[in-house]
Amino acid sequence: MEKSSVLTVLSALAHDTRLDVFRLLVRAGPEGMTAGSLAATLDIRSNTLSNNLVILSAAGLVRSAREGRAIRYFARMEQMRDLLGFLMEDCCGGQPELCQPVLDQITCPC
Amino acid sequence: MEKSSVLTVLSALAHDTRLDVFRLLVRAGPEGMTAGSLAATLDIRSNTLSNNLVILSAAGLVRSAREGRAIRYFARMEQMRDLLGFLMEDCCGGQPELCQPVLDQITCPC
DNA sequence: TCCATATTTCATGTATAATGGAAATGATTG
DNA sequence: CAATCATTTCCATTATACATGAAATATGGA
Repeated sequence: MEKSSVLTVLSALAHDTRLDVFRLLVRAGPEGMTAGSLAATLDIRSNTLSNNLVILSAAGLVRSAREGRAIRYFARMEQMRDLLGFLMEDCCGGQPELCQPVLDQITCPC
Repeated sequence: MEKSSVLTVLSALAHDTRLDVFRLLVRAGPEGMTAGSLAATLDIRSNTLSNNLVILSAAGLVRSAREGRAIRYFARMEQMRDLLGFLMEDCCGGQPELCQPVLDQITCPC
């Protein structure tokens, strides 16, 4: 993962509402949630949520699929996994072999 | 880990220079680096670095120890581990037992 | 004590991001 | 095709974060 992508992902998550949205989608799992139910659950205006969903999408943290009139959002766990990989890499004074086996385990069945 | 702490940590890392500083300290391992060598390595002014070190310290991502005239900084891997734990928790539609064994592996010998 | 070195603190101008009202788009229903 | 619902886009205001110059603090050495 490139550093610029990492910064985009971290900036996207470093926001009160967006962190809530992302975690809600993580909890929702493969079912995801529509923009409307996200807004209702978190009690935020639709346009504010929309702006934040754009930012999460641009960061690759969520994906969306139209479903009739609504649009359903899903967390992209791969992106999270790649972020964790970047943050942990080259750990421990240039001896990645100490951490690599651990990083290899960071996968999620989602 | 509390959500407010998570936001503080993410905000601290979501910054070009601070991400460089943190990763440099991660690579440096237990030896750490002085503020001066960090500034020289990254080619940034001392007061700019200092401001950023304050932010990283407040987020619990680094710790420091005076060493003569210099001050030596170290990455706090525990904080990173806790962050990862928070981001992954309650994964997969409220079935944490799917991810918990994975999270339990996220430890670093640093 | 006086000076040099290392780092931090303060104050400030500027750039960037966040919110929310209003309007626009896209999709379904009658 | 009009009406309605879900969501997004546009825009203006406000708030926040950033880098920097200058000054202050702390340590070690002459």
